[in-house]
Amino acid sequence: MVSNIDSSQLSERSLHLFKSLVEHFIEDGTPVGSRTLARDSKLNLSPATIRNVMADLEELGLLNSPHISAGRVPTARGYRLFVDSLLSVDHLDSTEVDQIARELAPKDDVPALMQRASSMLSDITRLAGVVMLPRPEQSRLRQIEFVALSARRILVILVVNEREVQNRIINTARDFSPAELQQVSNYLNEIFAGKELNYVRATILDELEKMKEQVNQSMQAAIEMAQTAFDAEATEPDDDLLFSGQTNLMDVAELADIDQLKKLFESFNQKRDILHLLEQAINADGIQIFIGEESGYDVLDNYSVVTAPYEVGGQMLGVLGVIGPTRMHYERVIPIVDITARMLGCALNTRN
Amino acid sequence: MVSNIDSSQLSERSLHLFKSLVEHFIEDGTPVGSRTLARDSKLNLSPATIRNVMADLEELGLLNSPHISAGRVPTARGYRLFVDSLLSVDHLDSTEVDQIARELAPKDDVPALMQRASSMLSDITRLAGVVMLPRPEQSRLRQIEFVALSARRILVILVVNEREVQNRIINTARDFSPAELQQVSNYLNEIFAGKELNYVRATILDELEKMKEQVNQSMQAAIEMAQTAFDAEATEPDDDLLFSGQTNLMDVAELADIDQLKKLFESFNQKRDILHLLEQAINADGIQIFIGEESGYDVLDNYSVVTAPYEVGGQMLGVLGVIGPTRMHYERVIPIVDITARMLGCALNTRN
DNA sequence: TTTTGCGCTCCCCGCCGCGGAGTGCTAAAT
DNA sequence: ATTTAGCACTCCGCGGCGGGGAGCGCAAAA
Repeated sequence: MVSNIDSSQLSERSLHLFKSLVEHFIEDGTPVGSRTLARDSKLNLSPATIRNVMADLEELGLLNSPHISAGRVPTARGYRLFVDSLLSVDHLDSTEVDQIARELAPKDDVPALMQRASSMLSDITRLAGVVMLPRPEQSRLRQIEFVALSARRILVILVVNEREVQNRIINTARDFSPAELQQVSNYLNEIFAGKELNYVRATILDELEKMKEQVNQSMQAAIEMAQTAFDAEATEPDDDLLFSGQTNLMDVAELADIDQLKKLFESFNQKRDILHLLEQAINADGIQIFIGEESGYDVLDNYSVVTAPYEVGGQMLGVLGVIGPTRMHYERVIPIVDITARMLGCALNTRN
Repeated sequence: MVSNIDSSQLSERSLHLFKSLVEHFIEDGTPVGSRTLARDSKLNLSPATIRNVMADLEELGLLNSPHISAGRVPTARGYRLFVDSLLSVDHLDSTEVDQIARELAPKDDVPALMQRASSMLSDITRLAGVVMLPRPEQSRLRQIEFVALSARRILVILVVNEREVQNRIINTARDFSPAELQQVSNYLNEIFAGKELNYVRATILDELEKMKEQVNQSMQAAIEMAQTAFDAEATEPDDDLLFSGQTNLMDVAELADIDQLKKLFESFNQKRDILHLLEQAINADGIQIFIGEESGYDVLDNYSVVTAPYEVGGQMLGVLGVIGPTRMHYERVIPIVDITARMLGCALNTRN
């Protein structure tokens, strides 16, 4: 990969002009030419001079022109320089901050909160929002309950991480009485409560061995049952990505080619690519931005993704962000994503 | 509303020609002219004759032409006549039936099954699929459990209808010990298990009155708690519509106007309109079709919705269907929707 | 009643020409 | 050594034009 441009490699003037150009382009999406730039940037320079500068910038791969006699447009690398070194981030006015805070008031369970975070992101940016839910590996079992549906069909309820509930139905090999179930759940709660789910899964097999030597049938059954329950759980780590506001992307002018948009929507549905991308962002300490082709996923060409991890008590839980055209108002989107991540962390923190 | 055309009002020949025309149009989407129709329909008629017939059909509101010298295109009313009286429904070949059966194998919980039904519909028709979940009013409480998260935060778990689980978190006015919770849930299960949720909600207030006169504090608390729980439940009957395959609509040629498509997608998100529409279909005994403007919702102009209610044990539970352009292959879509509804009913039946 | 013939309409497509915006290069100016 | 002015050139977008094609309606013939 070709190395990115560092702002120190360019003259003050070039940078200033480049910044104006990008800002101008972000504003109205048409390639910007030397004449306009001469007018816009307060430096008193003639178009000809600016043409020279632009030619240099093009050579560096920061700009290019759609065709020979059009204005210039930033490349992905250009945007990269822009957001890394030139961007002056907006200061959000307090009404917006209030709005975010209000939406993220911790009034209900985790999935609903996440959902609200996502749709708030999309509403406020008029782009697509996404929230990655806490990775299940980091979740601790709080409590396990069994409810008999019929003699051999049992509903297993896992309370995880204080606020989340997972449930699945398992079929057992033999009948269980309610009393027996009570006994089993007591036993399991005793040995597994507070442990990480991963640990639980890993330990179950050991326990099973130990049990084989004991006589206590009922305990053995408990372990077997738990194994079934957690197995089922492992196979369904699927709905950990919440999108919203996809339709906002439909009236972004430059995304008019419906095929590309379709591919993007499909990758939203399959989740895989986006998930991989967000996982890369989870360890960044703050905002991370993927611009156009940088992401490595070609559905995301022409799109940028602005992400921030959210954490509670110093532990990274997940990532949230916004997906939009490369030509987006980074100066607004970045602080919004940033503050949303912080506030989501708070919301998750206040009630545990 | 103008009355629909009855097939008996038209000559055999007109009907035959009309049918050919619609079939032809459904096949390739271009307005069909007299020349083509003369060739296609095996009647040995000259284009001129056919032009006369077409003029009549246009006068009846079954056809119209985009402009004076183009071929003809069916109107919503035309499609209505077509599907009501002229359509020869495909016989699904057994591999397709097998596929549907396999997808709907009742291997997991209700929401997942519904989700699979929806995406199967969209995959197999290459259109958008939708499933309306059983209306919560028709659900019976099986069991209620409380899990203490902290002294005043309690997780309420409702097991409904043998296979569904709902859970919500409530905050209580005073502390409850686990033993107390156990007592409360025993009591509530005793009086409410097997009752309809609506009934439960309605009865709670009465019980509350009765309790006021009693001394048993704990029971009174139980009722109050239940009230909170069910109130919360009542306010969130929201995710009862499952869509899939929306992106399939993006490469249907005639839906190229992105604005219209956007409006449709938005109405998918808001669910309200589609929900109303499907509710109209729940009491139809079998396939029901809404063609274009017929539906009354203008987001659905140019779209048709093919629905079927699904039932188990003679009781209508919900509705499923397919959304696509008015120009769709009804002869295929109809039997698919039909059989899916039946099989979903079976799947829901086999395990209760 | 059906067909033939004819004039007409309208779309689609390629073509042309033009104005506008913007470029690169060279030569002059600072 | 920069910066500017001048100039020729490129390319897009747009409107107008014209011909071919598909299709229509109508009137008169079969």
